[in-house]
Order: sequence, then C-alpha cells, then structure tokens
Amino acid sequence: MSNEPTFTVGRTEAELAQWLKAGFCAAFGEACNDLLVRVIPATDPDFGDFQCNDAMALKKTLGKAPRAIAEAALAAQPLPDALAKAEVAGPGFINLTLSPSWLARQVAEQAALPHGGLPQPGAGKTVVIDYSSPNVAKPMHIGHIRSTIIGNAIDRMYRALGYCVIADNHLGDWGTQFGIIIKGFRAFVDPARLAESPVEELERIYVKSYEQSKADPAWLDACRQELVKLQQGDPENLALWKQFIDLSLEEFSRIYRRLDVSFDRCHGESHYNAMLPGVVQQLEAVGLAKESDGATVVFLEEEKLPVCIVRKKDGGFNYATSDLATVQSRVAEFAPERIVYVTDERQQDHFRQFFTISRKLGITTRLDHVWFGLMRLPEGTFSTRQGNVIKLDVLLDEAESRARAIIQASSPDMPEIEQCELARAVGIGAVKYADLSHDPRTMIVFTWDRALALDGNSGPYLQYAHARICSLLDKHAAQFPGEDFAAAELLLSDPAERLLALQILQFPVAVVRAAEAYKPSILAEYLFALAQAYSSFYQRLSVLKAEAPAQRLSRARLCALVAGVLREGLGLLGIKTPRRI
RNA sequence: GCGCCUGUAGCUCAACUGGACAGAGCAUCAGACUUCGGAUCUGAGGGUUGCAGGUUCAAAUCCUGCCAGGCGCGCCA
Repeated sequence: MSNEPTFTVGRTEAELAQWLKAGFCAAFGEACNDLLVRVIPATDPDFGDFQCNDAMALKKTLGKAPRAIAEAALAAQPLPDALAKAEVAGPGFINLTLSPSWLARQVAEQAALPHGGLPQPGAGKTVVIDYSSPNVAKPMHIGHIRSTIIGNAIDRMYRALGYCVIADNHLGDWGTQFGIIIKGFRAFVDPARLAESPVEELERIYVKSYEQSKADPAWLDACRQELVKLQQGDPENLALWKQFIDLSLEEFSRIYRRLDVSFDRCHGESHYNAMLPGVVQQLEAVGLAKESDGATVVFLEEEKLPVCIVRKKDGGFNYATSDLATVQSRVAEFAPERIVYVTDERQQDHFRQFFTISRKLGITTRLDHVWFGLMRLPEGTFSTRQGNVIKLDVLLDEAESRARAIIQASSPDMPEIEQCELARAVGIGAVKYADLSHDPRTMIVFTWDRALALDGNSGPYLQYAHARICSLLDKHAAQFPGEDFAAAELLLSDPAERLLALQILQFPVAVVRAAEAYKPSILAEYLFALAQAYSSFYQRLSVLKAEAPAQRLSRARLCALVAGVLREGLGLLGIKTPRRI
C-alpha cells in the first residue's frame, strides 16, 4: 500500500499550528520557513487541550535548548483570542488551552456544516472500491465478512468525504472450478436440495466432483472438457453457468440486504474475459511477457517479486491477467483518482505483482491494496474439508437471536415486529463493530462471545448511548414544551462538558484519518471515546434538572450534538442507530 | 531456503506514525444519592512492550541480530 504520510488536522489544529508557525518565524526567522508545525490533541487533559512537539525537533538546526526555543516562539507574539493559555512544559512541549468561548464557537460552527463538518477532499474525484467479491457457487461464510464490512465502511467514509465512489463487487464467476461443477452437476445434482438451498447444494457438488477428479484421471479430463466447452460458448454449459450465477447472486443479495451493503456494480471476472488475449498481446508487444515452460510469464526480478503467469500452458488465463484487464477497463470508464482493493493478507504478493505490471503498462492511477488478517478459530484455520466453516447467515442469525433475548428481557412490552427490527440493528451492529473496532491487519481469532459482545467496547454500547440521548431529548420536549436549544449558547465550565466539546471537534479529524489510512478502527475508537465521555458526563451532571435554564439549554444542545455525531459516525461504519434499544 | 506480516496487563486490543507517568474493554475485587434508561457509571489490583544490542534530548514505535507464531512463494482465485 503506497501510504505516503499525510498530516491531516482539524480546523482548530490548523489554526493553532498557523499561529505557532508565525511565532517560530518571528523568533528565529528564515530557519523556520520550511518547518512543519503540527498541533495534536493533548495526550493528557491536565496538560491542556492541544499540544505541539516540534520545538524539540529544532534543537539541532537552531543549536539551542528546546525549552528556550519553545519559550521564544511563544513570547514572539501575543496570545490569540482562541487561547486561554499557552505554556512550555517538560523538555519543550508546548501546551495549549482553548478559551471556553472560542471552543464553544468552534463547536457551533462545525455543527452548522453538513455531515457533522466533514471536509470534502473528494469533491470532483472518483474512487473505485473493490470489495466483498465472493466466489459463485460457494456459500458466503465468515471468511467473507471482513472484506464486506471493512470495504463497506471505507466505501461510506469516502462518499462522506465527497468522493464519487464506485463500489464494485468483483465476483469470482469464472475459472477452472466451473468445469468441475458442471461435470459434477450433471452427475450428482439433487433437485430437492437444489430447491431447498441452492448454493449449499452447488458447493456439495463441487466438493464431491473435486474429490473424484483427484482420484480419477478420466473424471478430471472430463471436467477440463466441460470447461473448454464453456469457454467456447457451448449453449448448454453457458446456461448452466448462468444458472449458478443467478442462484448465487440471489443468496448473496439476501445477505447484503441484512448487512445493509450495496454495490454500484457487480461485474465478475467473466465480464472482462474477452479482453484477456489482448492484455497478453500487449504485454508481449512491450516486451514484458516471455515464454517459459510453455506458459507466458512476466519476470519481476528487479522488484524482487515472484514470476507472474499471465497465460497458462494450456492457453487459459490467470487472475493476474484478469485483474490487468479489469484495471484497464476501470481506468478507461471512470478515470478514477484511485482504485482500492480490499482482500485478505494472502494476496499481498499478487497485488504487488499486478500493480507493478500495471505501472509498466502505463497506468498512473493510484492503486491501493487494503489487506486484512485472516479470520481463524482458536484451534486453527477454517476449512471446508474440516467442516468447521461458519456460514454467514448462521452467524447473523445467532447475532440477532442473542440481541433478541436481551430486548425481550428489558422491553417485554415492545411489539414483536419492533423487537425483531431492533434485534437486527443491534445484532448486526455488534457483529460489524466487533470487526471494525480492530485494525484490519490484525488476525482475528473467532469466538462467538467476542464477535457478538453486547457490552463494554461494543456496537450496542454506542447504540445505547445514542438511544439514551434520544430518550432524554424526548423527555426534555415533554417537560419543557416549546423550548428550543438548537442555538443555545454552550456553557463549558465543567470538565465533563469541556471534554465533550473537544471530542465533538475531533469527529472530522477521525473520519479523515480513518479514510486515509483505510482503517475504520480509527473512527470506531473515536466514537467509543466520545460515548465514554458522554456516559461520564451523563452520570455526573443533570440536564433536565440543571440548576439554571441556560445550563439546561446548553447541556441539552450538547447532548443533541453528541447524538448527531454518533448517528453520523456509526452510519459511516454501517451501523444503525435506533431511537430506542 | 527466500519474502511479507505479527509479538504490548490473565484474555481481546489501543497508543494519532519518534514524544510526557504505555491506555481501554473483558475477567477479578470494592462501590454508585428518591434511576434525566444499570446494555450504565466511579475506583482498585494487574506491564522488564518476545529477547539482546544500537541510533538521540526522547523508542512499544527506527536500525542490526536472535526467539516464537501466521501467511505466501510458476500454471487456484
């Protein structure tokens, strides 16, 4: 992944950094012209609201003590309205404390902007995101959940940042496995099972035929012939193949609906099939592809990458060829600013090869591979052969029923239809959050209790905080009819109120950082911290029973702002925020 | 054998890309006024950041060497 360090800062940080930079320049002149001044949230509330560590880095270039540098930079100009305090601490940290009124104004300004104040760096840009991409004729299992959920969160974040996103589900709908399935289908299909659970039946057929092909060379040969017939456009095989795709898509879309995931297009590998010979010709024409052991390959020794086969000995093509055709097609059709691929970690070499060859073919579009760690069981990897694969719909069923049990216990009066709907929002939210709250690269060891956690750092914890605010605001409307806090002045005298305001201000920063790094976990962690700050605030301070009306209005507005950020942020993670849970 | 990745509290993970005493959740223990919703909150215990060197004002983070694990290495995607 070509992740050049980009330093994203919020509006507040940018403003403070600009002021500090002016101070450095005033104190030390041209030596600081190229200095990158970064302001980040304080690591400890005791230090202030924000901090800058860059004075210490100047020790060498200026040849002075870091503390003296920091002090001189601060002394060079008067304190701006924004700051109540600016002081030097430790070896040369600059600690900044905002003035409460200025902080309140920043929060109000951000709240007035659409989407919680997210910047729009993607305006006018297109990005193609390739994710989920299950194989046709195999049921979706928990091995597919990470690409789908992580990819979808990235998709939503980029849209929110103004990008035109093309979410493309690059289905595995072509390849050698279809010869095996077609041959197996003719021999083994059980119509009753096919009607009952089509994709499961196709997988059973595949496994059976695959095993037979290993034991019986004649069978293997027959499978190959079916594949050749399919590739040559034989009507019967084509019809079967099409049927497998339709049956699979029907089942996939049921799961996507449950997960609230949707794509702009679903062009599988087969869609690019006609381009493959041309890609190889092109590679040969520019001298990249050579013949080796009967196959056509691209050597990438300079890049220290393994050989990449673009055409097999038998004339068939590999997925490297297919991906090259796909990238050319996407570039021609969308002229995207970048293309993002979300797959598991095993494909890193493949993407390095394929990106390298793309560049040699003149593709200049930024190509990023977002990889995630494999999902495994405590006892080892999932495998169809061992029969320990957990199907995606089974997982989702379990998630919903666990949520349902708790809802039934806490809200027995709720109508059943509403209970079901809620159980889905909470159960699916728990599953998504369990995944998205981790750095994608960490390997996940699956256990039911972890995947479906409903307390602590979990999806439902965030949903609960949101629902509690909704309930509080409903009560406010009932107790103080006609009272409007939408434009109330924010009074931030209590540390808990101040912390909430600062947290709200961090929302755009969290989203931009999460999107740039392709780590929804950054956003998830931010939302959890916000919900925690809110829960503490809620515990400590009264809203409806606040001493003065002005305080009540201020706190009610603060609550509404938090709810808004939670709604917006969880929405970007694909997690629903019911008014009641 | 080569390449990529990982190693942080009993467990699951953070640490804003080199910054201040390494932070959360779970589990354990002790608490929370007449509940603005207890799926909550407050607090306590728990750490030689795999090991050994090095780089510098500063290292979980960068470099070197080990140790342990995961994944990948020419016709599967």
